Amino acid sequence: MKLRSIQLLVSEDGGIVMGKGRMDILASIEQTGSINKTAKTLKMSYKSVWSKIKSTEKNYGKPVVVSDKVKGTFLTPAGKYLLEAYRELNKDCMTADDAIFDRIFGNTSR
Amino acid sequence: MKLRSIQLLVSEDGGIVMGKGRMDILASIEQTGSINKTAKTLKMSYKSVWSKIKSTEKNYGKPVVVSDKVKGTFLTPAGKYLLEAYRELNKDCMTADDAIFDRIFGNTSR
DNA sequence: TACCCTTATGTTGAATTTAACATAAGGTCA
DNA sequence: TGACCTTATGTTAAATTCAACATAAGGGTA
Repeated sequence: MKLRSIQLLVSEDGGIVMGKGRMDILASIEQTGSINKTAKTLKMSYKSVWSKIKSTEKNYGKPVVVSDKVKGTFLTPAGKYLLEAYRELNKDCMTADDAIFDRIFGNTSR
Repeated sequence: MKLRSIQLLVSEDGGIVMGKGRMDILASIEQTGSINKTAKTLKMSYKSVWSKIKSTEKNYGKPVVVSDKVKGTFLTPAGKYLLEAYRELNKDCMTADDAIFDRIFGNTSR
């Protein structure tokens, strides 16, 4: 038995702002500068990647990417901040939760 | 923006053993001594409650309830342990994760 | 010009999950 | 006996999520 811990940043009405999947998307956009390449890298359709970004922007209240048909897509300062902040949140929560799990369920095997 | 943190106990192959919903089910069975009353209390169908219990038992590897058509349904020692252990895990993870969220996202409003 | 890159959406279909309905069987109680 | 409680499953329908397909438009490049 193991722990699966999930952290979602949500708006007041519950709309998802960030989760692990969207973190991967923003991280890939930061690296590739393209929604298209991101979709291929993550083996998702262009549309699903695009839709998740739009959903994040709607729930966050401001754009996280800026797009250009020629240059591609890049993170806005708000997008970079959100990515970095969530990365830290996710990492710290995983560490904390894993420690709690080990304490309570005494993980001898592994 | 707020944090939604989810903790799932899963088996090695990913089958859910415990989550918040199943915690509520086991807690209600402990109080009511009945799957039927639990279903009504939680506004779920009898079958969905029963199915989740069976799923938990399959993934956990041992029964968490013992049923009698007359007396009703009660938690086994393993079931009580699982409920108590998850309660503590859930509570501690929520506390820890909320603190991490507040530190990173500086929750001034609330 | 023709092909390929990019973003941007609509639409439709498929798959998966969830809920509802139906039925059966054992036992209690009036 | 009949109505009602309980557990226990199968089946079917609905709902919701996710993937696929189609199309459009701007621009670069050979």
